[in-house]
Amino acid sequence: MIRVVIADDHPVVRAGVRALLDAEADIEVAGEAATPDEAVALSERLAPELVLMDLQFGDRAAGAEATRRVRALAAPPYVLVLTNYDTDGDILGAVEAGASGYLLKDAPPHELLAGVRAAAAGQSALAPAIAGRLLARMREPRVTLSAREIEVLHLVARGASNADVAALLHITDATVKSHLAHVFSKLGVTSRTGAVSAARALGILR
Amino acid sequence: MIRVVIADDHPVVRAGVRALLDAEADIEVAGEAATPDEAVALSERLAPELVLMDLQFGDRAAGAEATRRVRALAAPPYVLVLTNYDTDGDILGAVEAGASGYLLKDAPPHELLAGVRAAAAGQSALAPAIAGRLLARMREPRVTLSAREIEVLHLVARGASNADVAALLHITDATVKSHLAHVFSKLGVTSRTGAVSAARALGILR
DNA sequence: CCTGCTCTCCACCTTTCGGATGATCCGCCG
DNA sequence: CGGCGGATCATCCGAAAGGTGGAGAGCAGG
Repeated sequence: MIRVVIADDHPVVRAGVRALLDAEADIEVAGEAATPDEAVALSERLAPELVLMDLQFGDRAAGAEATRRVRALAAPPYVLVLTNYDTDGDILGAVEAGASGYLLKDAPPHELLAGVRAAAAGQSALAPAIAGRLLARMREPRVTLSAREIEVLHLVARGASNADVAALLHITDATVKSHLAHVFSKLGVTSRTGAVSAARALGILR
Repeated sequence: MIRVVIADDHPVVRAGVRALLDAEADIEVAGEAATPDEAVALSERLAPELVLMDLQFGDRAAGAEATRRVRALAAPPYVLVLTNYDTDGDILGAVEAGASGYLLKDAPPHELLAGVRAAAAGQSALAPAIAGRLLARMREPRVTLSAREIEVLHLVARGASNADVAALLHITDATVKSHLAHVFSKLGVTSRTGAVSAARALGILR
């Protein structure tokens, strides 16, 4: 029997996952969490084999952090990320946080069930759509921005000037310009708005 | 007995809504549609009282168009929009397309059920969060950009420089700056990236 | 009619940004 | 260890963007 905790802020989604899992003889839904904190608490108390974790809670991406905390428990359950969309960066973030797999909510039920069983067995469970995307990434000369560069770009996308960014990050504007120059070079653009647009298209920003 | 068709591309969401509705004595799920076309076809064939319609299918917002087509049927069922997020513009688009209400997927189940019953009775069903947002819109002196201003802003959002925009629209860059200056003033920002960000938040751009 | 409003267009001046170059410090890896 | 990449900063300069002001066209309303 695979005991599962569902962590998602959407009641509708929780009900859906529960309905799908309850229909299986070898899977039992041990509990539901509507917030990241609840997810961690439930995981500790119920000690399930697996946590199905959404990445977006409310409008924030707190799922990765919750995944990290769940995996840091004394008896860490496997974590299977179940989310709406695949903004490239999120996938890596989730895997880095200790997720065993990454499924999309628009996946057919049999994929979801296969993913749950694979993850509970300690195997990796990547949705075909995700796996394909990761491969496509590997193949192409990948555009990788450093954490700091993305941080700067995020603020720029919100409309911050170089001086604003410098103040917020406690660095000089010269450094901000340096970071942006690198970003421009990597993305093949020449302006901040162009960089934001390109980053959005690549899934680096949302 | 309220007969309902569920239109959503996520199997998990369909299962969730079905589970919630099946538990009610006075509501029956007549069918499920995974695509906009399917939703229209099912609505015509099954003639339900109500269609629960998602706005996003795949990565496109085809729900509004589907709503329009459903409402154009010979015996048009009411349409209740059930979506993830509330990008201001979408709400108006959906209502304009003939939706009777607008619910969020993170709404508690009782709100969903109340919405279904209200919509099936021909009443308006707006989630409190949505209603509040609409009211806030009414109250505030609404930000309206002229067609030309939006045109300029669109190009800017794609990363175009003032000179690029000027060339594309066959005007001088001085004029582009003037349009942007008006946009800045209306949106209360001081930079082009800020304007793009603000416009996106207001649903003017996507 | 003509006042007032919006939209569109433009010129001039100031500030900011982007591009180039170079430098220091640090951690990682072969 | 020596090299490499990331993060930090500096300076200089030309090119863009932003701020201010104004002019003409079209239209609603008194």
